[in-house]
Amino acid sequence: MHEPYYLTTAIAYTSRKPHIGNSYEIVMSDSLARFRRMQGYDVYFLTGTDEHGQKIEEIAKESGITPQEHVDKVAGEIREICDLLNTSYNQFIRTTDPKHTKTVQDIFQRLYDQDDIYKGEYVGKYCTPCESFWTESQLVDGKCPDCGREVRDAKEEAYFLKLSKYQSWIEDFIENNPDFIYPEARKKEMLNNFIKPGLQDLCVSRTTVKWGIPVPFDPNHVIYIWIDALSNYITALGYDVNGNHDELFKKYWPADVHVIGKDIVRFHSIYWTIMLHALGAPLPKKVFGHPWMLFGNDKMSKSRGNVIYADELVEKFGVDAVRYYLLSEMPFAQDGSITYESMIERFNSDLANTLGNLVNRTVAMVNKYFGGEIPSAELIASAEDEACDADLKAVAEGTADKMTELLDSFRISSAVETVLNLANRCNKYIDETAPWVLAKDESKKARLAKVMYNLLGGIRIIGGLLKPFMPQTSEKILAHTPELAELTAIECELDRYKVLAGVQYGASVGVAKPMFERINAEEFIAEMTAAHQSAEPETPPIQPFAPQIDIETFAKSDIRVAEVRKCEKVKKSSKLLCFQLFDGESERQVLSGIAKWYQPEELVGKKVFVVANLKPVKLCGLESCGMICSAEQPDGTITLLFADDSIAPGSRIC
RNA sequence: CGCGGAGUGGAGCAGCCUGGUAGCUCGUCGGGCUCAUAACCCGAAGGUCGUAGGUUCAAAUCCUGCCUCCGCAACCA
Repeated sequence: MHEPYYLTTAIAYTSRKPHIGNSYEIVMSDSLARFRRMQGYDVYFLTGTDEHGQKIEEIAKESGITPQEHVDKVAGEIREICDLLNTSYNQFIRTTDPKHTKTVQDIFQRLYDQDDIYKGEYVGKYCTPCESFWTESQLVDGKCPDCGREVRDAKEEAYFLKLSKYQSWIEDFIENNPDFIYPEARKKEMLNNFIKPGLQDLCVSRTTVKWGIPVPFDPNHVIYIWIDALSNYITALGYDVNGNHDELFKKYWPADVHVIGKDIVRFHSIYWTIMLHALGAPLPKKVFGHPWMLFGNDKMSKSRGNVIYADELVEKFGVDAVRYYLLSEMPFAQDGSITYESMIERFNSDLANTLGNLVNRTVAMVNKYFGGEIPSAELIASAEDEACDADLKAVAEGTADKMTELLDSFRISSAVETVLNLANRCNKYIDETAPWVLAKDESKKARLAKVMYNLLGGIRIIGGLLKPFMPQTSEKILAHTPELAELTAIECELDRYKVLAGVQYGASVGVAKPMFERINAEEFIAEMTAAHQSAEPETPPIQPFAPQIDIETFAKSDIRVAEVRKCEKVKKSSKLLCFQLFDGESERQVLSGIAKWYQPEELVGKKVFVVANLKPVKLCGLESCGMICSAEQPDGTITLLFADDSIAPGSRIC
C-alpha cells in the first residue's frame, strides 16, 4: 500500500520574520506527515510563503528596498526556520514563483471566461486624503474612520467572484460532508455566520495595489490575495487549467488535509472550495483549523524585545525539545500559551526525568549486568513470566494503535502523551521487577535477562513511535535497541512498533549518555532576564523627527492649559477616556485614548495641556473638542503631561 | 444588546455533543527504592465543576438570566 497522501500548511505571509507561534503549524503538520509515512502512505507535504500585497509593498518601501528583495529575504528566513525545526516538507512554494504566477493568471482567465468572475464596481465611501474605501458600516458618524474627514460616494472598478451563484451548492456540500470542516465547532461557525446569512460576491482584484500578479487581460488590476494565495495548493503540483496536469497533480490531488489556523477556515472552506468547484477540480478532503499558540500573559511584545523566536528556543533547548513542547502543550481546540517556565517544566519532567532517564538507566543496567550485550533468546526463554510482564506487553503493543486513533482526529498532544505513558509504564516495570535485586542472585540471571529484554523492547517502541514528533531523539533511542531482522522486513514501519519482543538478541546496546540534561529553572530565568536587560540599552528606537516647519505653522496651534473637571471611561471603548475640561472660558469635552494607563479618578483636578483649536470629531459617538497632550515613550506607553498647579486654566502655550 | 471563546482542587488542562461514582499533568506532603540525570515507584491532602434559577429520579454535562476574564472588531483629536 503506497497510497498518496497530500498534506499542506497555510503559506506564511512574508511581511516579517515569524515568531514561535507561527511555527507551530508547520511542526504539527510535519508530525502528521511523518506519521503517515510510517503508516506507509506516499506523503507529499507542501509549505511555503505568500509574498504579495500592499503590506509588503509598504514595508519594502520603508526599508528602502524593492518588494522582491524584501520577500526574498523573509522567505529565506522562513525557510530556514522550517529547516531548523527539522520539518520534512517536500516542496516549499513561493507565490512569486513564475510557475505559480502563470497558473494563477490562467485560473483567473478561466473563471472570467466562464463567467464566474465579472467586472463590476466596488461602490463605497471614499476618503480622498487617505486614499481608502470604506463601507457604510465602517464609517464613524458618517465620516472617515481614519481621519474623520468627509467621505464621498465613489466607485472603483474591480473584478468579483460569483460566490452567490454557489450559495446553495456550498451549503449542501458542507452539510453533506460533515467531516470536511474540522473540528466540528468550526463547521457550525461557517454555516451559521457566513453561508446561511448569504454569500456576497468576493472582490478578487485591486487597482490600488501594485505588488501582485496582474490580471492577464487587464493589467491595471492586480489579483487579490484569495485567488493568488489559495491556489498555491494546486499550482505547486502543476495544475493546468486545460487539464494537462503534471504527474504530481494527477497523483496527489485532491489534498487529504489542509492544515490551517482557525482564523482562515472561512477562506478555505468556502472561497477555496467554490473556486475549485467552479474550475471543475476535485475538492480537498478535509480542512483542519487549529488553535493559536499565544504568548503567556500576552506580555511579549516587540517593543519589550521579548518575542520568542524559534531559533532562540532551539539554541537553548534543542530542536526536539522545542518540537515536543509545541506539540504536547497545544490543546486540541483551545489556544495554547508559551512560557519559559512551562517549557522548562515539561523539559525536565517529561524529557529529562521520564524519558531520558528511562533510556539511560536501562542501558546502564544492561551494561552493568550483561556487559552491554543484549541477552540471548535461550536465556530469556528459560525465565518465567510474571503478571507485570503481561501488563507491560499489553500497554506497549497497544500504544501504536492508540496513537493512530488520536492522530486520526488530530489530537496531537494526546498522541504524544500516549507515548510518554509507555515510558511511565516502563519506569514502573523497573520498580516492580527490581533488577538490582535479581542481579545479586545468580539463579535469577534468566529472569533478569528477560526483564532487561522487555525493557529494551518497550524503549524500542517508544523510540519508534516518537519518530513523528522528535526525529532526532527517536534515532538516538533506536540506536540502543537494534531491531530483529524479521521486524525490519515488515514494510509498514508503524507495524514494527506493535511488537514488544523486537530487539536483536546478542547485539550491543551501546553506551548511555543523558539525552536531556535537566535545566535549572531559576538559573535559566535569571540568565534570560539578565540577557534581556543587557540588551535593553540598545533598543530605545525613538520616533523619527518630523520635517521642519516655520513659526507661522506652529503658531496656528492653540495649546492651552486646562483643568480636568470630570473624567470617566467611555463605555463602548477599551481605550478612550472622556474628559470635561475647563479651558479658562468654558467646559469642553475631550476624548483621549489613555484608558490603558490611567484611572479616571486620579486625573480629576489635574491641569493638562490641550490643543484647543483642533476641529471637533466624534469618537465612539461622543464629540471630542481638542486633544490632550501626552508623551509617547519608546516602549509605547503614554504619559500625560501635567501643568504646574500655579498656572491658570486658559493660559496659552507659546 | 458588535462577533466569538473561556470560567473544573495551588498552576495548566480533559470531561460537556450522546446527563448517572469529577479525571490527567505539574506542584505540595508522607512513604519506598538505589539501576539512573537530586532522577524512579507508591500513597495522601486539596474541588459545593463562575453565579442564580429551571428541566429531570439524577446536571460539570441540557435550558434561561447574570457576573468575570480573554481574543477579534471598533477605538487611541
